[in-house]
Amino acid sequence: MIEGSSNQKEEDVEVRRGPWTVDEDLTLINYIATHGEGRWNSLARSAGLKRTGKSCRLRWLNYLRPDVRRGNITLQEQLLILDLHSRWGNRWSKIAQYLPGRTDNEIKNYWRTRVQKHAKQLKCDVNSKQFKDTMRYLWMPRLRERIQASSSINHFPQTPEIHNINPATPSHSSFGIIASTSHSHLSPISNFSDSCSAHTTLPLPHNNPNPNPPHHYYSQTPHVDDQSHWDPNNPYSPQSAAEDNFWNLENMLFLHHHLTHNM
DNA sequence: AACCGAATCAACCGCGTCTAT
DNA sequence: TATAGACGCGGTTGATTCGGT
Repeated sequence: MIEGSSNQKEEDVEVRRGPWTVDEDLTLINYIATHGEGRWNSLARSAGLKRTGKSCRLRWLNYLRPDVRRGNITLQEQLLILDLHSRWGNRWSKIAQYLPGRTDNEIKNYWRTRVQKHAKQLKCDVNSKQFKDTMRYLWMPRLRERIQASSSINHFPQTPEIHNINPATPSHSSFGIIASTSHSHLSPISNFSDSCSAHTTLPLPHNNPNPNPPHHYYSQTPHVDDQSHWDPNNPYSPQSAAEDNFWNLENMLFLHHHLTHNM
């Protein structure tokens, strides 16, 4: 699909929109490998891509970047998203900093398709105090229980160990986040009783590339729910659909019961 | 097998902020 | 200091896939 731009200057150059082709991806990957990223508009021109700089940036950050992590959102990640969203709201890029390999777009999509959907099913406004309390006092503790239960059986993909906290990140001090060297079976998020307090431990924002990047996207682009494509040796593969899916009937009934009887 | 609504997610858009001149 | 262009974020859209009938 090719459209002209409204901008007179850009009308001279046709601008491609819509899905990226393999050739375009390779062009972008090769160009960035040689010249680095940034200056997206000039990068798009220099690389010979008939795309806007914005489009190139988005494609790189959300899909082509070697450290981008694909596949199901794990229970730990779900918990982290709920926790961070309760603090910061729709600050997707900020939240994404604490989920290595996940993009703001992916987290935003997760929130809209899963969390908002279930808020709707529970007949709650996602921004209502009722729903926020439900998340904080019911959803998140329940998630922690499930994480604890499954961590005693399985080895989930781990978020990076925390050795220090970047002092340059103002949010750390403002929320009293403490450093931890423990693995993240449960430690990134405090106990239920702490969920309202300031003593929550968060993993580092991922300003450094993932040391164990997933396979290149060309060999790893199954639909996220298609478990048959996942390599059992791939550390990023979900353990199982059942474990990964917190939003099952049992939990929905549990939440609905508490919403209708206790709130 | 075919249809259709729901769910998912890649990509686009608008706008505010940042940066260079 | 003013201005233009670049950048990045959050919201939205639309194509594709999934799942139920």
